[in-house]
Amino acid sequence: MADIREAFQLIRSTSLATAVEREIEAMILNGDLPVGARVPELELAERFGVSRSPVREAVRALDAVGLIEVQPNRGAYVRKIELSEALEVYEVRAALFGQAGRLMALRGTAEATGRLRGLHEEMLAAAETHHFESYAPLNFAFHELIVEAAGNRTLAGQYRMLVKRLRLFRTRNLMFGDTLALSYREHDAIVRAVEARDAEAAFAACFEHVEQGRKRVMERVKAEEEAEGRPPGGLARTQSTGA
Amino acid sequence: MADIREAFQLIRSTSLATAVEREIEAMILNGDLPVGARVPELELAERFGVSRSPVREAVRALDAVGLIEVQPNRGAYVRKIELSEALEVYEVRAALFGQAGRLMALRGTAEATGRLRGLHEEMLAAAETHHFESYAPLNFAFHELIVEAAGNRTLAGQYRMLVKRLRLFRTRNLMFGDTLALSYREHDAIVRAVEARDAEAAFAACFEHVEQGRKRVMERVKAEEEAEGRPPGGLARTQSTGA
DNA sequence: CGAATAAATATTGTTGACAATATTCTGCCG
DNA sequence: CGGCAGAATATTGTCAACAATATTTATTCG
Repeated sequence: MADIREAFQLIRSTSLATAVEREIEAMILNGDLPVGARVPELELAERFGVSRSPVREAVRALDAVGLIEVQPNRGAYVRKIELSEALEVYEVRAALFGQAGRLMALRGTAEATGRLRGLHEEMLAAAETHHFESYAPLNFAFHELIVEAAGNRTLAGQYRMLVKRLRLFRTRNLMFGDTLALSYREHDAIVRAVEARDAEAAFAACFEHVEQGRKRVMERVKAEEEAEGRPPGGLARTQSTGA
Repeated sequence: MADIREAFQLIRSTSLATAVEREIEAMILNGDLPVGARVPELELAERFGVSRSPVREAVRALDAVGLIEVQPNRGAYVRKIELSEALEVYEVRAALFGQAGRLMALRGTAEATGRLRGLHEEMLAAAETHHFESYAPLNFAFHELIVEAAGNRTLAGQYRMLVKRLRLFRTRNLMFGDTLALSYREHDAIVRAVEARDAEAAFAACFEHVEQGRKRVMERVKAEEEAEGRPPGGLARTQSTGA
């Protein structure tokens, strides 16, 4: 556990604070620092072999990004995303991803559309066999490619930030049942619209794809809550599962 | 100039770093710290009557937000937005504002739509007389109302962040000539769509409104560059005006 | 035995000092 | 006179210590 300090000096091309920020972010996204967990300055500083100052700066930055919440005099905590906020994020993501699709249709290279088609066809087998483990990484690459091909770094940055935040939501958006097949069908509409260079269709298809994802999450959480015997309807406060 | 320290202790409900962050952000948006200017830690610390640590933390946060750029070992600078990035921001803003309009049409209160109509009618006189000074604040309120009425705090936060960033673009998006009348006409489409609770029309109207703004900025900068005798076409590097 | 209070502990907030790096100034040489 | 080298200066990066606040533990009283 002590060689984290070594891996650390390598990253340190910029400043300590930046390296610490990257490291803490990785710990959060890895689940090493679970959602809602306290982020103790001293402990992290010791683990990285630095003083508290860089850690504090990193925490501030992660707070601005929305991955950490600092409570004055009470410490920093890995932010917990409730259902209501997750739904909000989906709404923003839909708009952003829609625009990404639109821009890719408008100005994406032929090579990019080719790669998109290729990825899409790779996913067919996984979708038909409902094999989540092979579908997920391709799915990620599919979305990433569109956001990248849109040629708007600001858009890409915002989109990725939202995706990161979504990982702080308690429900892993695991795809289950026919979800893979549905997702694949939606991708199909996207690929066709982009290939046809139909900007509005691409927008609609991308927007709708995220929107469907939002609805699936909503349905799923509702189902979970009912399974736990809670009365459906109303935004039930999901009780904290602790740190 | 010493009473900035007093106004400071009042804001200090949270932590010093947060207060410093707010203050520096205000200085940037006010133009007190001009675009491209250096952000000297020690000087700011002394002016606020604190040590450098809170300033450093604030700078980190503002870097994450995109208002400041820190160069390792070389200091922090107020970020300069070039034309290309401004256009990117407009594209993201279009998507976000479109979604805001859509959501307001879907779930905005009747009271909110009423206020929107009221604001809109207030703007008529200013638009007809091309009176920018009275149009601008109403215009801001108009946009703000839509973003607020959308009922999505994440969306509102992202949108406002983009608006702030846009202020780091050299060209104040001053409206000139018939711009006010054009803007007013676009607003009209928005108000009608929201009143009709037509989500898709509201989306289109809001999206298009920002898109038109983007085109106006593009045209304007191109005109400026030609006026300065530069060859049109190509993203001419606008030479730094210094700090 | 439980609740309220007070001491003890731990953690965050802030500071000033030192180290490392960049920038500016000065004087020398071509 | 101009450019380069090195010293002097200024600024950022990092740290460890102190202060302030929150949390936990111990204690006393009802």
